[in-house]
Amino acid sequence: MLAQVQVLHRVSELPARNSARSNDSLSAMFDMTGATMMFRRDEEIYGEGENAEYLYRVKSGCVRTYKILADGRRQIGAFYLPGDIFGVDDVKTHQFSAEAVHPTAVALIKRSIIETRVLRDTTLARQMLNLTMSELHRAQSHILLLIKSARERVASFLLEMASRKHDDSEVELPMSRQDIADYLGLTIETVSRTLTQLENASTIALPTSRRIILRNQAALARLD
Amino acid sequence: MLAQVQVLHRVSELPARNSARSNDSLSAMFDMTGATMMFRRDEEIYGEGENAEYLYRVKSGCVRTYKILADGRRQIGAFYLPGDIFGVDDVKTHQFSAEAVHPTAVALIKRSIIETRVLRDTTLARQMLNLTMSELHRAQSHILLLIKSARERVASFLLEMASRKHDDSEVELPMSRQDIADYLGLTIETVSRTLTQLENASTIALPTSRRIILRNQAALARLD
DNA sequence: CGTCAACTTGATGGGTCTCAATAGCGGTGG
DNA sequence: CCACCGCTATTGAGACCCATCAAGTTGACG
Repeated sequence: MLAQVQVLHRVSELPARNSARSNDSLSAMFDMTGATMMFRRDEEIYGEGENAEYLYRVKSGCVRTYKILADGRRQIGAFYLPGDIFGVDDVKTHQFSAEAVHPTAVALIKRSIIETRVLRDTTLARQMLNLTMSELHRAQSHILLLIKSARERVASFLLEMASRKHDDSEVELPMSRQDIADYLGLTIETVSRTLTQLENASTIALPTSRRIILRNQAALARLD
Repeated sequence: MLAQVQVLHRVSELPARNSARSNDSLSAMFDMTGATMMFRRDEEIYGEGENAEYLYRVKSGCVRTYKILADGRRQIGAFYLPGDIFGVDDVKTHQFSAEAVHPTAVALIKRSIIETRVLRDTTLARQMLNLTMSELHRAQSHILLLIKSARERVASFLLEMASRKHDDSEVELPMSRQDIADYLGLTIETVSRTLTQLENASTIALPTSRRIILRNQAALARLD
């Protein structure tokens, strides 16, 4: 799946979701020893079933993890924005694949190096545990999301995206409607229709399809 | 929520799901220092928002973790059978509540003791990480479950339950239809109807409502 | 201004929920 | 032992939400 290099959105200076807890040792490792790689739009970062050799941190851009089901449906597990660490799927092999949503810079650390350090550095060990727990927490929230109605899912998604920015009153979405749909377990048509509904209700505004202004966050939270 | 003490099912000698990976140090701690507590049917083991003070292992019976949403719906996060370790919700406070499905014996260890030991025992640290990762893996599977159709969800559920027994050709369900429905994100009516469908198709047999014989596992796996 | 991809909008059907009634099962007491 | 009770599970009818299929619109780029 080739893709031309094009910088559509510069999503930067976002507070990293999973760097909320102290990631000092880990952050230091990414800054010091971490090599950087660039990925084009839709380029694969790792595939499901591959050995989990690295841990990754988004420097710029956006990453999606996903799984393709037997019938061809795709479920997106998470979106990772600048500062977020990803690749903590499982001990041995990745349970999900990872792709760049659009041109993305990623820092990598070899897991083997972390494994070695962890034996001496209990702080790092704690950070790895915290990181995994925050991923667990995220997955649990995703479960709660998937049992809600379409409107509730879309509202939750918008609030989640907004909460990961400094200015949470509007969002520049890095991902397509198809990505959103596959994350929420809906179709693109339903996502689109729901957004239109919310716009008609003056809950949001859609200057462009990717830019969403949250005009009534309380109303969104009520749906959520 | 009072409940009479009654031993309905003795589910024992099941291979513990999350003890597959080496849990030697942790197992030893449960065996040695672990106190045992009994819980009646529907009795709360811990509540959402409470401090996560202990780690638990099921000795006999069955435990469900769940969360009540704003509108009153209940989502069950997981069922834990004998040998399973639970209570690894998050660092500080529990994200879910935990209840005994029916009379249940549980072993407990104080987290503070684990925390202390982890600083010296890297094996234990690794086990805690593995435990959290296996919970993460479970949650991710649950996400994939919730985007499927009702028939697929029920089929997956039956196969999952069967795989956690020695004899995987029939299952004695410890939980009610309501529990199953809240785990699968369906209504009891849909669960019941789907089971009847599967019975009519000779895929399963239902001698009693709690006992289910898997007559055609291949067919179930095809739905899954 | 033509082309292509992404998004939106429309019409229709199906799967699951809701509401309601019936059936089964275990426990209790006459 | 059987009638009765309460709870759980099953079955039925109708409504609703979302998926599907299809057509139209918008915006980016040559």
